[in-house]
Amino acid sequence: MTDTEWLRLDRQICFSLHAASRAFNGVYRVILKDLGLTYPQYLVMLVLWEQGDLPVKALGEHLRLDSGTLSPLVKRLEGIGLVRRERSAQDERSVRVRLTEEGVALRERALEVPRRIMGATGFDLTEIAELRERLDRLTTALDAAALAEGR
Amino acid sequence: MTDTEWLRLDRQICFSLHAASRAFNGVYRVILKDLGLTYPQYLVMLVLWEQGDLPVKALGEHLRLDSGTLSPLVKRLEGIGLVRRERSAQDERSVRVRLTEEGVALRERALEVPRRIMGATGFDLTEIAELRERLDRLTTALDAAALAEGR
DNA sequence: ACCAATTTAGTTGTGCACAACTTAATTGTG
DNA sequence: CACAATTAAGTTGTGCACAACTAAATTGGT
Repeated sequence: MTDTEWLRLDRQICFSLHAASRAFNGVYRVILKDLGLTYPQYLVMLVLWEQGDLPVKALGEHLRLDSGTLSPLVKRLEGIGLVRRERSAQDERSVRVRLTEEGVALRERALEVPRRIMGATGFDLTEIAELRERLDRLTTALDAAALAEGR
Repeated sequence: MTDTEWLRLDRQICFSLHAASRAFNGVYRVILKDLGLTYPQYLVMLVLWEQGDLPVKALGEHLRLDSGTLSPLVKRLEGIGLVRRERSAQDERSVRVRLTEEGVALRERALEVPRRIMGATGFDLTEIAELRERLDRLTTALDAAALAEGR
């Protein structure tokens, strides 16, 4: 394989992944507009609906996001009335993110989202599972490599 | 499948894709730091190395990015001396992005990037090709769906 | 030839990701 | 106990993505 071919291959891979990520984001953007949520905000709400109230720290561990991303995002969710932030009494450093009535209620309207997404992908459950398995394997390898490369 | 299970599945898929995208970005960030490029800037350079000088419009078509993203990005590339922007004489609306000497020279140093990325993924060429095929299929389906959903 | 529609870049504003930093509270060790 | 190290959250600054818009040049229809 020539150098030129390697670069072409890299362009193809980069582009495919970049484009897929943005396309996914685009479909969620359209579908989530009804709920008034962005894609990352929806991710946070999914975790809260599933896990219940959590400190910002725990939320970050579930989503692999740091406070630099989460702090303003959670403030926006508070701004639209879906959550409240409450500083812990036991540990004054910690801030618990609590779903409001509206936040809990929004879950009902979110129930249709997964089915619409599945329809949009045109993939069946098996293909989704395979893709997910491959992506997770990729992520694990990449995270390890980023560490090894000395992030 | 219950509603709860659907939401959990959606969280898993969203998370996998989101995480993979960010992990990929992270590895490229580390590897591209030596070249002084961000991941999207590297994508632009890859296209220019492959296709030669292009108007901003054509660049956007190759990368599916609009001028809102490309204009400032190309200006930054110009700022670090890798490209020059030249307004076309035939069509004064169009701006051609031209590689400078330094821009051309950087290609030599970029040749090692693809191999390092391949190493980081731990995937072989076949797996990469399969993943790419699947991602492209996904992107096509998602773009069509975003249109249908009325983007 | 004229003018409305289109096209190409660019600008503005919002939100996310992340690095680097700050602040305040807690923990651990001598 | 005292104080250095750690931890949680937040802030600041840079860059990207995208929607909505503007400005200027070109095209096309009449």
